[in-house]
Amino acid sequence: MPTIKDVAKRAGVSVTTVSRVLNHHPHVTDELTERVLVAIEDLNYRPSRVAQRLRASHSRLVGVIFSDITNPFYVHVLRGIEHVLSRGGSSVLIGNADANTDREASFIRLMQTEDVGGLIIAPTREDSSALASAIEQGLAVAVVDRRMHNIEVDTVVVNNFEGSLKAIHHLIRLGHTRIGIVSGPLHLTTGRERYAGYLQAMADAGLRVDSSLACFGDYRQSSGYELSWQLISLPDPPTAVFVANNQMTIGALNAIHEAGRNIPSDIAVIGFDDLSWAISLNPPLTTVAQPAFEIGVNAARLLLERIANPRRPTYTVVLETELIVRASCGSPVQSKSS
Amino acid sequence: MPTIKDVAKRAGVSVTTVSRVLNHHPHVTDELTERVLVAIEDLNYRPSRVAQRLRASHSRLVGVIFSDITNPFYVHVLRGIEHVLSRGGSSVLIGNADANTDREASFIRLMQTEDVGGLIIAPTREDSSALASAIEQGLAVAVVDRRMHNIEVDTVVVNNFEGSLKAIHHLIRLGHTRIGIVSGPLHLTTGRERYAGYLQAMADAGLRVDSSLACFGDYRQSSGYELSWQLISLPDPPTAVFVANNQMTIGALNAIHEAGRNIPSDIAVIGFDDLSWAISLNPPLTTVAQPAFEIGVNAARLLLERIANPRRPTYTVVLETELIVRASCGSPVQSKSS
DNA sequence: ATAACCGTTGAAATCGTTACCAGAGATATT
DNA sequence: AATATCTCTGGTAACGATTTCAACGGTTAT
Repeated sequence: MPTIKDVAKRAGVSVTTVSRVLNHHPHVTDELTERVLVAIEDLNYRPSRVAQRLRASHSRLVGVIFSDITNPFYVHVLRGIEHVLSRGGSSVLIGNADANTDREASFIRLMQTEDVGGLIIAPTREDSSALASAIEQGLAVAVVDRRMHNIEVDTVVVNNFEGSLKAIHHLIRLGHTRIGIVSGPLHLTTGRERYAGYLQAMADAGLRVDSSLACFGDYRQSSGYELSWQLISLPDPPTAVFVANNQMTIGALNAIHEAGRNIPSDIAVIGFDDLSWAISLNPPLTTVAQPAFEIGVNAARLLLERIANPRRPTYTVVLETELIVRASCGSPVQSKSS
Repeated sequence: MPTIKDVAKRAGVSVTTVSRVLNHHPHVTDELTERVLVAIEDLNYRPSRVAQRLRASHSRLVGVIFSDITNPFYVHVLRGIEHVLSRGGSSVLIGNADANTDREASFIRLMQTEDVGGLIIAPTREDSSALASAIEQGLAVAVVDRRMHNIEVDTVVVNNFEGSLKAIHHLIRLGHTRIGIVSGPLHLTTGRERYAGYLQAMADAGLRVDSSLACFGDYRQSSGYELSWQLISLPDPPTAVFVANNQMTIGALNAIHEAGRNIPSDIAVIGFDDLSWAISLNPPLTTVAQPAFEIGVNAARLLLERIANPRRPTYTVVLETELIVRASCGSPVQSKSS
């Protein structure tokens, strides 16, 4: 591949001049600019981003670390990130932590050695020391999906509490009183907030929460499956269940079908996170949708701002969820218990 | 961040020696090795991959370009790739071409300026000149999912023809004779091969193919939706439909439910690509599954081999599909037409 | 005793850029 | 007319690593 030297030689100028036209510096005559441009075209030259990254102050590379790239929610966040970043000419280096804190730490490390200009991360825990020290060392970071504990950092989340509240209120409005929840883990803010929304909504309606109806998974499909089986096997099973993320919802649906229960007449189902195929289910799934793409867009913007101005105070952007009513909760039903 | 110089100073050796222990070179005494290791530990030093990439022959970075990262199939391929690559200490730079050839070309360009050691790509067209010239320039490339035309390159695909054949044979065995297909575009090898399997299976059974039952989409959800509406609106609609990829299957399901048709009694559905939620559908979806993870694993291995030995002849790995029979095609039905 | 060789180390060149500094003209200011 | 300022250009030193080359001391072979 041709280098800046080759271009300089062909244009009959110094490498400095080539670098100047490349970076749109002032004080270079039209004639030389033209000659350089022609040489660049002739040689089909593009500057090496590796060399630029080593020398220049900007990096034009951002790292993205997700706990599970298999989750379509994160893929849409990624698209939002990429949408903003590609306009700025940045590339995206991706890491899949697989919900493993050690892997996450080693990816953070990797991102630093790759000299990323910034990092967008959905952390596996809310007190990651690896992340804290990276920020301490001056790495620009934006956190998505989950909040951190004791770490000041730009953050983009949704109003999980409100979303959960909307879901349960919807169920209650339809007449349900025995409402189960397949919650996320309580060590994550999303898990706690969504669970809190459930409790609040029940309390608002003066409904007692039966502790056997609340179970806690790890956001994976398999735990949604197992916990749902557990719920529907109860002597007095819930008439409705709220599942706190998309993957667990898949598992829940699987269990319910396997048990031969009908949705929504035997049990109503409402999920968190919308999915492209939620509308193709039978019956179509009622969900609390998160604006995944916008989460990505906002995170990328926040990150760009912080890179431009590292001393800026930190922001937390909270986006709203949307209750999408389809058919999986049915029409208003009669309460079965007293 | 500390550099190799800081380590050298602290260990009281030259940077050359530090570099030697970093790269496990022979001929460095245990004592110096130990001193360097201690200094590295003390400073918490990690070599800059950017500097390494600029100077060294190896890059430890591979690019991955997909036409649609939103498609879970590609995400699983990506996981397979990452599984192999992370063991080799390589990072993954990702690009989402969005089925756009221009975007694809500019990503290929980007990968070259980022000095990737190799590229894994699911091309948008089978005669990409951008890809051809990149290979010409010595870039190590592995193609996945689709075959290239007139370009010798390592390739990993599945036996699409056979997979399609199995799907249609299954339908025929169940008694169907009016079988529709929502095919992919014929300008892609996957589209052509899967369509050819359909034609062959029909011919094998001595069935006439009604041209109004074959329609051609672009692998996106929306075209699956529209074309399926078209099929079921026919005066004499098919009793079974084969949908040639996962996203179009989502659209098809949506259309069929919207039309109030029952699966499988009104219309049997069989899809291509398995999905984590296929089992959670009602009824669970019968599909032709591709070994997505293994496709990624094989592509990464092929790429690593080629990087190690650029003059090696090109390989094409063809993996087999698996027919996963669930309930969306029902039990054997009586043929409705003569 | 001298030559040849081996193991061990460091100095310096290099990768492809950008940034700093200096210098040459041209123009403006005193 | 002398000086200051401004525009334009190029030489050269970084950035942080690897690689080549030479040198040094110690063994071994002749």
